[in-house]
Amino acid sequence: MALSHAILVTLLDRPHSGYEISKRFDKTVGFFWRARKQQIYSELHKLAEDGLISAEIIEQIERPNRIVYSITADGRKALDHWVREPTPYPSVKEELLVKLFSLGDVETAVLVDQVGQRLAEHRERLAYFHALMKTHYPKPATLTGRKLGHYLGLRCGVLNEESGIAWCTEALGLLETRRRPAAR
Amino acid sequence: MALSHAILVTLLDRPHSGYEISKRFDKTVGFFWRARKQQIYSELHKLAEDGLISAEIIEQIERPNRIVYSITADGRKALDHWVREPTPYPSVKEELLVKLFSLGDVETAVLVDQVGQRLAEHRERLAYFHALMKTHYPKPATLTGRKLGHYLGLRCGVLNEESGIAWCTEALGLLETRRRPAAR
DNA sequence: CTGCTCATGTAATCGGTTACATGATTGT
DNA sequence: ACAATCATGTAACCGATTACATGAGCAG
Repeated sequence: MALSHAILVTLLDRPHSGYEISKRFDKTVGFFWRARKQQIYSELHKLAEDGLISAEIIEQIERPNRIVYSITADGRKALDHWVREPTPYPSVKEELLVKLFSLGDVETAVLVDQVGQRLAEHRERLAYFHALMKTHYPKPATLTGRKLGHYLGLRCGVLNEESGIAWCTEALGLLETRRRPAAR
Repeated sequence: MALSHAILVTLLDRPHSGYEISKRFDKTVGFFWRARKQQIYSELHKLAEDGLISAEIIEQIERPNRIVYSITADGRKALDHWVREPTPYPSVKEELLVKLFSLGDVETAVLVDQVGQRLAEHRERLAYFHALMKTHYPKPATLTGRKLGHYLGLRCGVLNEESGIAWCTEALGLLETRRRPAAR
């Protein structure tokens, strides 16, 4: 019961088609709320049924027709209500840490590889976030409204990746010393 | 397809009943892999059916009987195989950041409250993690095997909470200046 | 007498993923 | 020729949550 809200929030900006929302989720919102296109389409149907969004079919020549959705007054009300509700602590599902619990029964080298792989992913994401920062938010102190919200999301991403990099580095250090117990 | 692995990893340590696993998930593993007891019980049935764990009924007087599960050789093989597979980047579901996207359409004070609440949660968790650190892992440099894995999990928790606190503090700072645009 | 701990489950539902389907246009 | 982009969906399945069920013993 929350992808619907991610969609409503996106529609605050301007009306979108399902396809556009799906594309947008691959960038901005998608970094802290991933969704498949199928789920977006089905969620849009539900939201339209509940009257939280309205649909308008845009006929196109030599292109499939688009269905553009806008948030309704009811949708805004529902969103406002949701924002005021207590926010659950994000449900964590960290496979990598579960894997580390098998240390001692699985070859350490395998775990070292896994952590190394994660480190590379963190670095890649961080670089991407930094690039977005530079092009979109050069002066964060001047931001207001929705733009500030987007900036804070990105900033959270940056801090999380940095923290992830710090952890991976530390973990690799400890694991390496275990791999060669008495090197020399 | 991963709660099963969290259970298998737990059984590496020693045999557990469903109830014990459920309790244990509330502490250690549960910080990066939460699961309801119902799900644990049904997962245990599946694992036993697949022969990855074996069940033994312990009859108890004046207490409900316990079913204690142990990991089998097949279970160890399956676990080893899973650990070697590429680890997907954790699926993020951060409602708080989605809520921040509504900045400009929802009262800023509401968002300030939400971030403040999250900050308190981060601090609480960090304090708990620090306490666990002190009592269980006073000398991390000497840890080996499974113990090291557990330590690294906790360490990841500490870093994440610290990063969360840093973000909340920054966010509150930026939000506060917006709330009173020209204080003075 | 209220609520907690021990101990295991069923049933319904919801949210999310994977696979499958269609079909024209544009770029390499 | 082949892949990618635009554009929308259905169906099957899996994983997770919520509600409901049972029942004894013990502490406040």
